[in-house]
Amino acid sequence: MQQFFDYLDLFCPLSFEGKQAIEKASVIQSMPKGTIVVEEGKVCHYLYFLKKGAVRGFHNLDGKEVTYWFAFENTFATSLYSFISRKPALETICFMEDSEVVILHYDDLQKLYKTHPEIEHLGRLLDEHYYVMLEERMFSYMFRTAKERYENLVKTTPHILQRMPLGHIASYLGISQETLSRIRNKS
Amino acid sequence: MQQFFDYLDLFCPLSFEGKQAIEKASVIQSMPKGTIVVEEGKVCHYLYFLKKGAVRGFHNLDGKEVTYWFAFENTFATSLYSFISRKPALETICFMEDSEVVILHYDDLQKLYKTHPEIEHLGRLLDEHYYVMLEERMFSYMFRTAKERYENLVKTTPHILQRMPLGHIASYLGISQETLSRIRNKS
DNA sequence: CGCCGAGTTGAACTGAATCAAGAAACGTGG
DNA sequence: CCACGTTTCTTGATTCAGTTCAACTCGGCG
Repeated sequence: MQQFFDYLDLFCPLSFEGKQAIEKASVIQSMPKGTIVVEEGKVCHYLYFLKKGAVRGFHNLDGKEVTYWFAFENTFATSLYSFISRKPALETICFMEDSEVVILHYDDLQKLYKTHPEIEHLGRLLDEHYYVMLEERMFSYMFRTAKERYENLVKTTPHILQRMPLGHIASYLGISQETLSRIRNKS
Repeated sequence: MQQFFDYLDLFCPLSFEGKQAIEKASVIQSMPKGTIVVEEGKVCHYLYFLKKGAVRGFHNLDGKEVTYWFAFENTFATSLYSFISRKPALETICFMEDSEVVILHYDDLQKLYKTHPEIEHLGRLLDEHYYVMLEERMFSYMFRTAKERYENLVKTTPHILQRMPLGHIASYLGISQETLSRIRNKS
């Protein structure tokens, strides 16, 4: 649990009571490789903090799985879109390695927001953090070529290359596996 | 000012004191057509609520202006990315019609957050609302064709077609003006 | 040893960009 | 109210990046 709080402290240090309240509301759980926690089309009720492991979110497009995002240790791995909006998730979330997570239910989080202003403050900062990351992605998707996005990925998140198969990375970048293979082998 | 509060009330009704505090911190201003309020590469310090008018955010890509988003009456029109993160804005924001806005400075908003938990609550809800909208756009950009995106635009925000030239709409959809012209003339 | 998944490579095809020219709409001043 | 220039939109021809399909290579593993 300390690992989770360390992450939260990066955004805003919580009081002891705040942490206690969060701890009381959450559960630690193991997720074997292959576990599916969120299904496209269903509302996502849980926030998952990834203590260990790797996760992939993908969308089913005409029978093909297109990767929407990846997540690794020390981030949230949930369909934030569905969790926030209470609308059906746009993607399926699947664990790619044996993993460990901290789980928090939507209703419990709302209660925490009501009773602890400092947690609502933290929630706002987290929302903003994830907003900023999403906008950076949106921007790179609109204004950068697939090659530039690949080079950026190599530079900023090289661990993805080690831990995910090329096909998943290609669809994440918005290109076919063949094109990505060509990009990397002859820059 | 009432118009602004009506918008905020959609997210969460504020107390009289809360509204008073916001009113005290904000300014109403006219923006003639052509006014540029945020410049790409500079940090955006203000939140603009659009009472009336229309706005365009665009990014300079190799000398070409590529539209990133549009905004009309009764929404915020700012580089939320820059405002939140304090990083340089990715886009320039330009008024497309004579407009009226409510302006709120970043520092004043932070003060309001500190002194009024209800405003922080509202801020979280607004952040989440804009996150959800951004994710819907990201999703449609990744998984829908330009034609589908155009049809969706016709269905959900037809006023854009009336109030913005085709070239801007095309680059917003991620295609050339010629292609959009062909799409609409022979579906 | 042979199978299987992952990655590479080649060739043909295609959707969209670009380039270029023309038509239509609009606003301004004479 | 018309003539003019500017901006906006359409249409056609060409080109090109990236997809698709298919075959092949490589490394691990029963």
